[in-house]
Amino acid sequence: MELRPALLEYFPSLNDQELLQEIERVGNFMQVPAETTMMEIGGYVRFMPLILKGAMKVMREDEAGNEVFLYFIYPGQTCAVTIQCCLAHAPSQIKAVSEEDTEMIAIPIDYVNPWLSDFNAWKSFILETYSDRFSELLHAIDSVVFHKLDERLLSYLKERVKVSGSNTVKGTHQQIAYDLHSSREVISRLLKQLERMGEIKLGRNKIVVL
DNA sequence: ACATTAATTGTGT
DNA sequence: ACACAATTAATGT
Repeated sequence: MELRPALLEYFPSLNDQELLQEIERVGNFMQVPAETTMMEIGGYVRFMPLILKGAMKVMREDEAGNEVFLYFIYPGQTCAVTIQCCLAHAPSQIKAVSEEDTEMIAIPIDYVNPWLSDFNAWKSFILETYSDRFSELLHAIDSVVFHKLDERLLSYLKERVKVSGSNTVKGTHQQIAYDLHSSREVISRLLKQLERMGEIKLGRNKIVVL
C-alpha cells in the first residue's frame, strides 16, 4: 500500500517488515479537518493514532468546562494517554482535538497489546513515546511550580515590608532563597522579573517594594 | 583617592 | 544546578 513511505518517513523506529505489514493490514488511514474533537473525557478510545500530518491538541478540562492545554502530538508521535487507556482498559481522562487538518493511521486498540510481545520495534516505540511524554509533563510541572513560587515570593516580600514598617526589605537573594526553599538563581531571576513588572526596585542587599 | 578583595548578583548552558 | 561574568560594597594603603 502507499502508506508505507509515509510510515517510514515519520516512524523510522517502526522499521520492521512484519510489523509494517500488520499495520497496513489493520490500520485505517484517516483524514480529519481542523478543530475535530477526536476524544472526549470519559469516552472510550477505539484506536490508537499514528500521526502522519498536522497535529493534535491534548488538554484537560475541569468541571466548569475550562480547558487547560497539555501538549501537542505531532507527526511521528502517538498519544501516550491512549496507550494508558488501552492497557488499563479505562476511559479517557483527556480531550483531544485536531489542531489542523490532520492525517493519521488508526490502529484498533485490540492490536496494541499483543504487538508489545510480538514486535520489539513496537515495544521500543511505545516505551519511547512514554518516556518522551513523561519528560514533557515534568517540564510542565516545573513551570507550574515556578509560577507559584513567583507569587509566593511577592507575598513574602510584601509580608516583610509590612512587618518592617518601611518599604524596603534588607537581605541577600541567597537568604530569601533559603526562606522559600529555592535556589539563589531562581530567586534572582524572579526578582528581576518583578522589577521589570514594576513591582519592586532592586539594589544590593535591599529590595524596595512599590 | 586608589587599588585590592570579597560578597552579591546576573546570565548562559 | 553549575560555572562564570559583571557589578557593587568594603577594606587597606
